[in-house]
Amino acid sequence: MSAQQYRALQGFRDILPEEQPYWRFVEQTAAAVAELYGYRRIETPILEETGVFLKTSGETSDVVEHQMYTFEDRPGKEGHGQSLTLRPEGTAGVVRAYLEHGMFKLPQPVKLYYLSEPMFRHERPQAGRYRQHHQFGCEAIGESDPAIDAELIALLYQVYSQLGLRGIRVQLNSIGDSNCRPRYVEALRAYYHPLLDQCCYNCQSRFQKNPLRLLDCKEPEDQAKIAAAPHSVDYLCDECREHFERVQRFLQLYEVPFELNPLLVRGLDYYTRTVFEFTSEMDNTALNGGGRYDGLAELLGGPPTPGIGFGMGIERVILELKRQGITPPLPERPRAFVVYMGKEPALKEAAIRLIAELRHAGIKAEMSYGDRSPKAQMKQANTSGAVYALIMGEEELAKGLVTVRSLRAEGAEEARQIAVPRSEVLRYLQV
RNA sequence: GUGGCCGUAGCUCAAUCGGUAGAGCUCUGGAUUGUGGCUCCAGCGGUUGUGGGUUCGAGCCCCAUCGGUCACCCCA
Repeated sequence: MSAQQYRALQGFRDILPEEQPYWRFVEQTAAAVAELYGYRRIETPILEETGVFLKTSGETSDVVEHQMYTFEDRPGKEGHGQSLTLRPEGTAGVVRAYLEHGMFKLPQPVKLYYLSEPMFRHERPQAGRYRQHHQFGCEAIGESDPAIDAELIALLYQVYSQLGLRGIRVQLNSIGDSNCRPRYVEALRAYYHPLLDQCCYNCQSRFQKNPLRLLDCKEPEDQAKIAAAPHSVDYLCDECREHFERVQRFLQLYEVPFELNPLLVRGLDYYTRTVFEFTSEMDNTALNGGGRYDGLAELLGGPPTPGIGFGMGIERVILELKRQGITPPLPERPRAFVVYMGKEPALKEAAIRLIAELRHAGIKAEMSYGDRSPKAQMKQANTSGAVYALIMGEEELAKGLVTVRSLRAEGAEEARQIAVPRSEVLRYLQV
């Protein structure tokens, strides 16, 4: 009777050592570009009070309605636990932290980024979609200048460029603000009202709950209706229109190629004005999404505070890197592999003393364990990718030498190895 | 939540009309006793995802279930 063999949960996965170069590549590139643009790193808890997401994303959003990992905490003194949620997105938590720590007293805007932060959504997994995924994100809080909108999009574009990705489409739209959006929503409703009984089931409920999402419908029979539907950009108030025009102007200065997509709306309720999404040319899954959220801080109980941000899916970017055949820098290989030839304890001790010295000097070194045969140790030295095998045997030990054998060199057998005085080994490897 | 395809060794896969499970890679050891890569040999490793059913007999057929994968929905 054997114990149950456990597996990772559905939609959750291990990121194994072989995958790590991709992760380091994306993380280092993203962090470097974010710092270049003046963003500073922040980390917020994975767990928040449910209200943080409920109030901001919107009760009728898909994320809140179907996808949140929500549970009751252990009971406190009052006998019941509060409702907690594993964060499904990054913005709400960062804005909560901004308010909680009084960052509105700092020079505005406060520019923050987070890196490889896990997010949780209970969905059916598929390519580039997991129940736990990781995001790189930036938030610029406290400033409504369209220069910030352009900067943020330019930052993203630079990250993709530096990763070597090609064929990234930048889609842009403006969905207005609390002044003009109601007018647009009314126009959209008026347009859809007579068509409603020909619409799909989902659209009927969108009409009631979240009319903007009518434009998101993928049903073939509704596409003609969408094509003729009014566009939010045609209903912007003067302030929003000017904001949007300046975002586009500044993006040109940043030399970011973009396309306007009047049908681009986003799944979370907190967005205002600028919304954007970057997609791969190969398919239309979003690599990142974001937008302005000028009303979000108030929803979290803070003062009116403008803000804009994005979240980028690391898994999706890595998927795209692989599709485009881009390989990340490989990790450093060992410089030396210490081989001990013989069973005498003194030999092994001398080998450990040598490898300790190498490592203390910052030289990446490996050895084999379990007192394998010399041949087996040499095989492992070769497999390890080490540049040199440092061979210690009774003879070397007696003479105070180490045989340094090059594992990479071509050419004559005699030229491949050389006896180096024990005291010189470190200097020899550092050259 | 809905649908398609798929589950055989750690990995990639094979097994004729149902006939009682095999290969490559990896790993470990060896090929005259202190030297890797190439080659050769050997070994380790599977109650064929799980549970039922049909059958003399099931990896193969049927049902259920779990999981993987892809797509829809939605999104990063």
